[in-house]
Amino acid sequence: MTVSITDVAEATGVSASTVSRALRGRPGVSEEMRARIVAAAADLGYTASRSASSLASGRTHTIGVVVPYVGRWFFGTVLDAAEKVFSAAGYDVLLYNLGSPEARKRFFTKLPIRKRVDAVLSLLIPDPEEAAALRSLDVPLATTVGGARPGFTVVGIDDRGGAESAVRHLVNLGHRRIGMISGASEPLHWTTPLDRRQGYLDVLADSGIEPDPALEADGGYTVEGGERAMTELLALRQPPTAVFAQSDEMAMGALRALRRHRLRVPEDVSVVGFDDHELSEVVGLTTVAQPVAAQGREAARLLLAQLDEPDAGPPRPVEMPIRFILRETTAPPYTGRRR
Amino acid sequence: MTVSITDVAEATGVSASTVSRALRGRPGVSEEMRARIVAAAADLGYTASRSASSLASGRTHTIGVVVPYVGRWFFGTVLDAAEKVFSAAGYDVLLYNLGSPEARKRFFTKLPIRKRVDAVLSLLIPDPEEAAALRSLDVPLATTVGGARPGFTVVGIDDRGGAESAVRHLVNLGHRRIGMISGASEPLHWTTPLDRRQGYLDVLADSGIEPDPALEADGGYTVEGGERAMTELLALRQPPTAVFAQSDEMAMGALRALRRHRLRVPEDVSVVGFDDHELSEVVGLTTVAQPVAAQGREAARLLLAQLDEPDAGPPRPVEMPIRFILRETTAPPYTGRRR
DNA sequence: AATCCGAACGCAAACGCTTGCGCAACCACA
DNA sequence: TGTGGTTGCGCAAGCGTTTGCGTTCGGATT
Repeated sequence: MTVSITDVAEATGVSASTVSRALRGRPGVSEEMRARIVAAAADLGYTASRSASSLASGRTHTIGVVVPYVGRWFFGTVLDAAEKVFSAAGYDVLLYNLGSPEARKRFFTKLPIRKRVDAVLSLLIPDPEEAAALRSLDVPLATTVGGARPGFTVVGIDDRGGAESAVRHLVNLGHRRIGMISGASEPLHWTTPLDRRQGYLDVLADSGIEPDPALEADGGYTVEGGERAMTELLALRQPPTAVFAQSDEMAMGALRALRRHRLRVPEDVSVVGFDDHELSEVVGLTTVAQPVAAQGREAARLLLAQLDEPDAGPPRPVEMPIRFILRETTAPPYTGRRR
Repeated sequence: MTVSITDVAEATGVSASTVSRALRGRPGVSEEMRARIVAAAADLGYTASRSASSLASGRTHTIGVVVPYVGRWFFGTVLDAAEKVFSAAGYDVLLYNLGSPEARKRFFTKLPIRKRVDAVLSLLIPDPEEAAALRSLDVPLATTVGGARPGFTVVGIDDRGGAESAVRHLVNLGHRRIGMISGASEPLHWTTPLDRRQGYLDVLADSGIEPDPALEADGGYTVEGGERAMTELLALRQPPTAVFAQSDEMAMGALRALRRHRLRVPEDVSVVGFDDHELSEVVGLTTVAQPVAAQGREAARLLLAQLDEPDAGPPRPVEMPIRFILRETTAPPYTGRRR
């Protein structure tokens, strides 16, 4: 058997209660005794059993993080940053990867997280029913993705404004026929695609450009989807001279499609993305950057703050800064060839 | 208060023991009674407290996964795949992101994982001391990265062979002056860089090419590092006509450096990577693919197998297939210009 | 009709910690 | 010397499960 609290109690000649208090820095233990206990614990290689301690105290010192796809850059980056904050504060992280509908359903019906976590960071938007399930856990909740639900602390960005700056850039370059590669809101319940689309429409309206539904293609927020969407747009009788992709991944897919069609970027077609993916700089993609890791950190911090001050009330939404990054995939429209 | 096992016991008019047995499918409960209990549990929305159950049973139904950088594509992908296997089997995943030395040290000294997990999947190579700490947990251990330690089930690939196929491809195209962008083994204790380097040297030897130390540059397995390394190589009096990057990320950095130098790929310089990063297809990078997700899945499966059959002994190392993928960044050397 | 047996269930003791409360011992002050 | 207030520690009752063992009971066996 491994060493338990009574072992170090006996080794020090005190009671288990005193050991518990000493090791967790609670008052009621003399400094001298504390030192002896700490030494004995280190000596024996004692670590408190989390199961036992959380059973007794009700606190788990664990944060649940639920993610749609850990493998995707955005979520991986947020998770990375958040985990660092949590573990630095002494919290463990329980990860739930809910990509598939089955996994998701399993999670929300069984709710394996119940009584296992002190707080939850959700990187997916729960539907109303799922949100209720999470709230029933009765722990602080936070999210970093658009489409907040009541009860969630939200850290996000101005998606609409970001989209506006991207599209306005294209307009300023002289483009009038501007396509958009977007993604559906529905399966994920997020509002990001809607907000970014709104930004796109805003700028068109401002600029007196009639929006053309044919110029909107669904890229599903993946590289392949972006490639398909761009291919569709290129098949139009009047293809766009510039494209705003709602994510860098889709933008990269678009770049690939353009290469396949032997079209030059930005000479023949301009492309602007959104997110500032880690590889966007590599391909020289013009985009609007959002501080992904910072959002994860901030959300984690807010969660911890709520744990420290349970009655301080939920923090107000935080909006992180974004910024437009000009790189090499945008230029004025090529007027010499197409009409 | 939330509903506990005694609540459903009372609701059904039986003892807590029977509820426990019924819900976990243990024998000693009539089918009729089991059905009633299950119904009552579902009705009340009962979920067993993991803390209590693992305290009582000693099994945690939790797997610890330790990762150097969750945000990086390789690790994120392995984690993603492994988590799916674990959660499908009813296990939770405790994530430890040990990128920084402090986090790493904190983890291995405090070993917060002790008594909290039934098994550990390590995506980083522990040094001998750390490996001993993990073994002291007395649970099955597995890893998917080169540089195995005794006691670990390992799932990996033939790094040396993979590197050989990449470099041989360059040789076959006619290249004689072949650079390599590698990474240090030391901070991470992994053998991947060493193995891939050996493959590189093997082919050079086979082909009667004298290896030139000046042609090896350190890219630290990051995009920026790859860019720096390529820049170094280009500064040589006699730059290479082709480059083997030990990872796709470094290869992409190299591509970026080449673009900056207004050199065309593959006309002026050929580049081949390793890993088949999700975006490699987008940039048309020739590379050698390894089944990253599959390795995560396989490692997870082996771990679960060991939990089911504790005395079956540790599984033998598994080597997953790799394959060379020809895309658009390699071509015969351009003989017309440089000498 | 006496016996045996297995199935179905309850009892109660863990599991390893936390924490409210009680109780000495000690200090300072009057 | 007595009173009141700290300080430092032990007692013991939980926390919500699991599980070995004991009990009950209906039915099969002689």
